[in-house]
Amino acid sequence: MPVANTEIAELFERYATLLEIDGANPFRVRAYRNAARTLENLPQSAVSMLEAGEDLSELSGIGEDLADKIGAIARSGRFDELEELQDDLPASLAEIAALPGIGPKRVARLYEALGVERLDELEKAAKDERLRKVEGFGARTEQKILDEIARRAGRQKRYRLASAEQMAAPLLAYLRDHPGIKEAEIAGSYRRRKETVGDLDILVTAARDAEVMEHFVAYDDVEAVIAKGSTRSTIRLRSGLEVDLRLVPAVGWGAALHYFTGAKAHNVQTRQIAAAKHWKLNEYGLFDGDERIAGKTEEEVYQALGLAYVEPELREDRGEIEAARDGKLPELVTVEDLKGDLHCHTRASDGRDDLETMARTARERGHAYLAISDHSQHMRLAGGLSAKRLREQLRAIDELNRGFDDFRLLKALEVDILEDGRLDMDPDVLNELDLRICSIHDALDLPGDKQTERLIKAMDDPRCNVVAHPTGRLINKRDPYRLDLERVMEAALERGCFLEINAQPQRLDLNDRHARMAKEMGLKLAISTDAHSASGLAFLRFGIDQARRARLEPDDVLNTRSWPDLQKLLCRN
DNA sequence: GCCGTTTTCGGCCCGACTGTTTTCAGTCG
Repeated sequence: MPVANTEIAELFERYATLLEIDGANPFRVRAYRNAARTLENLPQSAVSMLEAGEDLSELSGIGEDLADKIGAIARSGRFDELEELQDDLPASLAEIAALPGIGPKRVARLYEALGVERLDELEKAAKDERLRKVEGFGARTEQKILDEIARRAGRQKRYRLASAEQMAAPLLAYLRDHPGIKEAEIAGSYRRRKETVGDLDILVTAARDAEVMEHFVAYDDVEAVIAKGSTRSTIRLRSGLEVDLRLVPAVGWGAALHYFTGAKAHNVQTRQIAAAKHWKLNEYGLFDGDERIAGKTEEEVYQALGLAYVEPELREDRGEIEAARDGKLPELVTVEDLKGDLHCHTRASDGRDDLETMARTARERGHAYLAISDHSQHMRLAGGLSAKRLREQLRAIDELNRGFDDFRLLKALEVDILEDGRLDMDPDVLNELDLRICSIHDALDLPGDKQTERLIKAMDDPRCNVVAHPTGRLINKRDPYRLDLERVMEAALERGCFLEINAQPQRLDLNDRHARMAKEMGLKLAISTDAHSASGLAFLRFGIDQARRARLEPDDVLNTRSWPDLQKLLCRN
């Protein structure tokens, strides 16, 4: 497998951290970080761009030098400069720099003064009260470091969006409940609907004498108050999730919302536009000298800068600023655009509810159709259907459909793609279905070329319509299969197959970057819940979140269509 | 190290909070 963009980004990121500890020019450090981010957000692989003869130095933040370095890494899989630097500075210093409150300067000082290279050595030095003897460190910092190391031992770094939502919603309601608080919104990556969030940034406006910060830190799910000031406080919830609250003036509400929604790189861009007009944009507003010329609403800020309003999901510095300037922003798909759901399970395999409950719930949710796609027999643990049991289900679906005039259950199956790429069901039975969802559930660790061939072979079968959860990743739990997704997408496009954005909160597969790659290739996607219960049908909106981040418009999504239109699209002959 | 209707050299976003200081450096977002 070629070197992935994320691997190169990781190398640059590590290099940047060590450079920083080494005391290098901070702008040089930033250049590596910027390049890492550009690579991570790139819809196609840098290596394939190089092979196609494209000039990487045309990418933003990548100049001649870094383009050469990417080329060298692509060829050798190694980053020589990083290895050289690691001869002087142990790579493990980066872990110490990752502790909150510890930055490159303090890491360097600890390394020089105490020879501390690793976290366990740092912990020992803190316990021996040797840290407090180092200039710039005191007893409190020593204790903070010990607490942090202890806490770190059993904690995930980032929270899945849906998990964060479960903690955020009641907290937001608690804040809005306070009579002195006028407006309260969650900004940050949560508002951008990123698949995972590291912490929550909440903004509020309030009456002058409202004791907002007291109310905030008194929330009963607070485990620790990390900071408490008059305009900003930070707490840690019992789950470990940290929450920042900022009290902002109402007159600058829009500017604050914009500033704290980010992403950082998007903000830098907008601030540069302001600077070019000799204005200043900060979290309090857009200023011409001392005069505030915008800031009450986000719309006002964008408009003053000569930009169309950019939806939060797009604010990642992935070309949205240019699009906003040129009036070329996409009309993002919304959950209301979806006419139905193309992937779910019932009690017949590993779902919890029966056909009728699933149908009734989907119809109540406003769906015009719901594809019933239980597992095929290869998925023994999930109670996969044999041809016989599937045919029984098809009869039951016909029976139920007779009772609806504004809704339809679609006959489908989540067919296992066997290790050799064949579909796990008799072709004659597959032909009786409205559509076939195909997916991989075993032999996840095949080499990348084998896994890619397997998927393409499955799509060679004219019965294959949609490849479900195409990369198999589980957020924070399981990496994607080794797979050449670009080849898979090309093959899907050639064959009239489609891929899925699986809306299960732990899957979100395809992710935002891959979905955007599909869009740019002209490949349409299904957004499906893969619900295993009637309540799971509500997950569609998490799929929509990622689709919007990928710039998908209604036309890019299969299930924005009525069933007759969708049926035409699915027909492969 | 990148980048240019501010510049091919000299900039590169900036304000709040903390802890260790006693006027500020370091860190963070």
